[in-house]
Amino acid sequence: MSADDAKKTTTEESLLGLLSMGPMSGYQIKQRIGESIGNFWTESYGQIYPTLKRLEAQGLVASKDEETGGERGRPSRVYALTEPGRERLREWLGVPARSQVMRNETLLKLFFSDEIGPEAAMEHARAAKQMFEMSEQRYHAIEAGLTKQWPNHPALPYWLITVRYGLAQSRALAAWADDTLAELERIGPQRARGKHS
Amino acid sequence: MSADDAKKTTTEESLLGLLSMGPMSGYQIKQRIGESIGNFWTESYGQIYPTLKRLEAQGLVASKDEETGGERGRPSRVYALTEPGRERLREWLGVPARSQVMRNETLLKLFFSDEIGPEAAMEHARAAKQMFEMSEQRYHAIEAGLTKQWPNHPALPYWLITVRYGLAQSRALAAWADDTLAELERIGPQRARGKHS
DNA sequence: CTTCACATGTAAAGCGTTACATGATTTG
DNA sequence: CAAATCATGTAACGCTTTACATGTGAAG
Repeated sequence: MSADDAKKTTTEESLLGLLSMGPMSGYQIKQRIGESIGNFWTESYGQIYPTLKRLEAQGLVASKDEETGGERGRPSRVYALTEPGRERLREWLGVPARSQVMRNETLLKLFFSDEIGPEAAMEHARAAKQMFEMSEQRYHAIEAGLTKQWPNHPALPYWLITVRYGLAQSRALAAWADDTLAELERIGPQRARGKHS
Repeated sequence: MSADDAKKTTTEESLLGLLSMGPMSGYQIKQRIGESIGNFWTESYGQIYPTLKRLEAQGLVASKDEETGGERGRPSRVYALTEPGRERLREWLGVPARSQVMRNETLLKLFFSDEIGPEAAMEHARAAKQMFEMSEQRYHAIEAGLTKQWPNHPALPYWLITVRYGLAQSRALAAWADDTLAELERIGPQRARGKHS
């Protein structure tokens, strides 16, 4: 009956992954995402809390009330990976990632920019350039911070691999933005098509 | 009342953009996407047809029945950009693109790969490398094809800008995959953490 | 007469964010 | 006691894909 388990979501697995770093509450998971996989992954509370319940119903995580929820505030429910949960995580980690066609609004605007001409297109390129340069610096800082804070953590190499992806991408695309600016400069003198006000 | 028009979707604008290249039916739009912005944008029929109706209701496009729908098959409804539609497109093109945090499943798996060890992580890196190298070749072919087919089209420079984005990205990430492979090779001898079967 | 290619359209389901509602504890 | 922080949870909404339903004409 359930021969094709073509799963759609990765939220469950991402939470299992986070919990493999140690027991955490839903609130802490959300915070931890920002400090770890936040550069290439997001989850909202609206996803996290229901998913944790679902995972617990499947026996993949186990929870217990924790009164010392950070020394103040409401008591938190701390979730921990169970052995079946770890098994499931490993299983998923062993399967090739699905690729997804992404939507890139900047490229969409640039593609149609003959409609507004090179000056406006250059604004997009400049914004992109600034963003990529800032990203590059940020990734550098993350790389240094991780290396300094967890010099001996066995997972550090894997974390750095993801940081260097961001670094490589930012660098390459900052250079692309430069080239784009130069190219637009070259066609700048000409007028845009169509009627303008 | 409607002081904040914080729109969420870009489907309308993407269709206006496509129609700025010439009148087209919904079916043709879907095909054209694959040949133009398909590397960084997708739209499904389920979006295209209702959106075209919505655009027509707003007077941004105008349609008419076309019996010669490619010489065979059902007659098609061909949509054309109106002047207000072109105005709206230009307006949107002039506004900076919103950035979106993307989800990257490969990086998610690599981030947590200490759980399964370097060998399995290398599989992900190899798959990524192959994908980026194929992308690079594909972008090269697109660049050559566009340049040959539309050597004098005024929008060619803009189209090439988006192709070179893909090229720069693919090249940089293929190199990252190589570095990653080398790094994982280095830590290869060590054993993965935790218990394994 | 079946299949293919062309072509339009809707309904349902899945995924995800945002906004809202609630509660507890500490600090000023 | 007001505000801030910590914390959980749900409901509503919006976007997008997938699956389905339908129709037409040409070619084999």
